[in-house]
Amino acid sequence: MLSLLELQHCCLSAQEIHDRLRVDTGRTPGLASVYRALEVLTSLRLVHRLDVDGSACFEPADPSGEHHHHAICERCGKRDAFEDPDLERRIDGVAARLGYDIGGHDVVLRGLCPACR
Amino acid sequence: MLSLLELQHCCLSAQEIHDRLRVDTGRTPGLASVYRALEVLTSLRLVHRLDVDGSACFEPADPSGEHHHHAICERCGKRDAFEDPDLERRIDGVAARLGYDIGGHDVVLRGLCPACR
DNA sequence: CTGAATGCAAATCCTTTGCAAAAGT
DNA sequence: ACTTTTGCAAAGGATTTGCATTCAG
Repeated sequence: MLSLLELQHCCLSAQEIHDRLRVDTGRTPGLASVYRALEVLTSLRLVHRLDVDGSACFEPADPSGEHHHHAICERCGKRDAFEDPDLERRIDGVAARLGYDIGGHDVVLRGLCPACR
Repeated sequence: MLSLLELQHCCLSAQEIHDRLRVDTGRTPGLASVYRALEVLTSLRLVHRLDVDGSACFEPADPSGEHHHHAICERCGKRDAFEDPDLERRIDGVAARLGYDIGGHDVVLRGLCPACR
């Protein structure tokens, strides 16, 4: 039921997911149901939650371990995804050094997107 | 007035800052004033705001450009800071590649701290 | 005396919960 | 008929805002 919605290009807020559901399917689930589903999916690690600017956005978590990070435009709010293997390696190195048993990590870049700069 | 409170070891939530103010100084400013001050300081880039687990925490931004990132324990909530020059370089590289005019970035590692693992 | 800063309470926004109705088995 | 899922509305927590008051110049 949710996997469908998750195939968006990048992370979406609960509100956005709710809106797209209304458009894409005939049904209009309650916002609460969206949150409930997201909570389950997140705890199953099928969906990744990211806190940004006071609210949360969600995106599917690739089971293969493959993942990306985000660049967010401070002017238009655009969110872009990117990935960088070297960056991942550096993060793994730091994680090992800290003595933490790291389960995951997030990287967020903030600035002006190409269109707004 | 706030710089004093900001010399804590790591990022604090508005609530925590408010509480410490009550303890450290005789005065008890309203929570709203704390938020108002943080908003000003943040827009002046003297304070850096980080959204974590649905709420925000703040820490002084070093004018020298020096900065660190965070490792957060999913069990006890402990927040540790770390820095890594190589990681910074990698991030700068990615930023350049994206075409964004990057103003800043955050890295958050999640997992179990040495004491909880 | 005048304008800025502050406290307090009310208002918002996002998210979670309680509970009765609807759906599935 | 029994269990689970869902919607709606109320509850909560974090943050912001309105407004009268206090402070500082």
